[in-house]
Amino acid sequence: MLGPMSDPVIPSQRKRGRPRKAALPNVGTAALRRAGLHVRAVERLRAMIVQGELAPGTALIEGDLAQGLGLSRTPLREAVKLLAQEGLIELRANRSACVRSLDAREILELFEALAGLERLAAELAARRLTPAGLRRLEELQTTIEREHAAGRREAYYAANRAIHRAIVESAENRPLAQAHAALLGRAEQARFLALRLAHRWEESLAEHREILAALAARDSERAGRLLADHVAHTAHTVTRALAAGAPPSGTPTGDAALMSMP
Amino acid sequence: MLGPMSDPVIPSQRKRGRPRKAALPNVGTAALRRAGLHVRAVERLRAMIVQGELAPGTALIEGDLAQGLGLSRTPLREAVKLLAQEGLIELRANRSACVRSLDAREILELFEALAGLERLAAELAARRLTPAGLRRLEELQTTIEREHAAGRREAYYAANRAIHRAIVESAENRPLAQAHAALLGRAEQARFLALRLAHRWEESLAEHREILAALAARDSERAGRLLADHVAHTAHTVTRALAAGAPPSGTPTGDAALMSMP
DNA sequence: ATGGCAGATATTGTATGCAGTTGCGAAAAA
DNA sequence: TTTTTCGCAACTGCATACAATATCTGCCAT
Repeated sequence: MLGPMSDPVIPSQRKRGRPRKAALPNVGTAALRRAGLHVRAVERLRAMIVQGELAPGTALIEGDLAQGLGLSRTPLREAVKLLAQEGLIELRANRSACVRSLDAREILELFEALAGLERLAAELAARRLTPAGLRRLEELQTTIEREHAAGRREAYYAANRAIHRAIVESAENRPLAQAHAALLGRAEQARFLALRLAHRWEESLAEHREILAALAARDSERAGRLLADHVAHTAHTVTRALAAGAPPSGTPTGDAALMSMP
Repeated sequence: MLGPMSDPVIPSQRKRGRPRKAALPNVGTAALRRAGLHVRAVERLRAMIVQGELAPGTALIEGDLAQGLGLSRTPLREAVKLLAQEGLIELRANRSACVRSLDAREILELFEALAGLERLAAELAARRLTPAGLRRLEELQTTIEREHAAGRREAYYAANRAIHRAIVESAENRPLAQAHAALLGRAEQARFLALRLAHRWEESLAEHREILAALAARDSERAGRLLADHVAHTAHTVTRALAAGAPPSGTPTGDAALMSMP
């Protein structure tokens, strides 16, 4: 097993009460270095799932996964349950958990919810955005356009994620931001699946500019509507791309079929 | 410790490989009887926190809690982390987790987000509600009015919860419903704190009737707005009640101070 | 040949043990 | 009496051990 796993850190399990210092030389993103192992596992697994390294339908064998990540089953199980709550993993009682597969219906629902949340966030942000916040959004937009011009796909998507997140943060509402973050993981997974097929870069950039203009003008209603439309467009692109390269997906799609994309 | 714990089920730990059948005679809600222990722990703990049995600020000692619930620390830890993701519990590295305390700001944010989600849900529901679904909502409203007339507070709140949930479910959007459920836990906690002080029963009933009318008329925009306003009213009532019976709560409120209510 | 059953194996669910860290209290110094 | 420091007890975090359950394989009966 352990098929699509790219980085089998520490393949052999440490045996007993032995030095665990410097065990994972270079793991996660940044400051979560000294956070509990289960947090690192969550980050790592989420990245692997979202980026398709663990394809939808893949069974997650606790023992193998734990060994692959260089930790024991205890923190791994905690991570798996957290990701299940986030909707990235499906828990099956007394059976291996597995990466949830995305069918067209779920993707539509996901983006519909996301659009609603971002609309709400934009409306609030239009009222609460500080001049500094607005400047930051404009900087991010500049970054996006620069990366787009340079054709750097990964950086483009990262910046895109960042500006959406920044808008939501500008709403100054923690619970809203958390709900948004929870959905975003799954949406990113869907977007990643469709990523190679459809880009829509130019339209997306233009829409962003309009949204920023509405925010700057404090036009709450318009900012909300524009952002919701923007997300909806993305959803259409993603579902169309998936429909083109995958089974009709009226059925739950069962397994890794969705991954069979050029 | 274990202060406010009311029901120390199975006080003594089972020793080893012994019959665990019929261990917890009547635990949770319903069909989660045969689900993993951590699921039961989540349900149990959530109920205890929401209903104030575990006051905000209370330290959650894993060993004691596990013993109190009749299980070991492993599934308990999983439950605690799940509830932390839900925002009911605050995790402190290498220290006991504790029940998160609610300050006025957070309560406002919470209900603001909730209002936004329910508005979205109502708009979708107005478009998708089936005749059967509408009938069900009307039945729930009848139940609420009956319980109100009978003065049965608990039943009233349960039915109230049910109709809000039902509206959200009528939107036919799973991710949205999940996000809503996650926020609802904390909101219920806040409402419970203020419960004894302010009721607002009549206004609430009238608002419900208007919402149902808008849904029946398929007036998506109006249904959304009414529901959002309804939630906002509840938020005002809750925060006003808390402000009256608790410290100004400009500061994080530190501990169980909020519980000091008549 | 095919269907179903029995043993064997693999994998989850739960409990327990052990090491590291934190906080608290007691004792000593000012 | 007040303050500082050291030591101890408690608790968390992680790993592992053990029990329960599901899956798989091959054999036997039809």
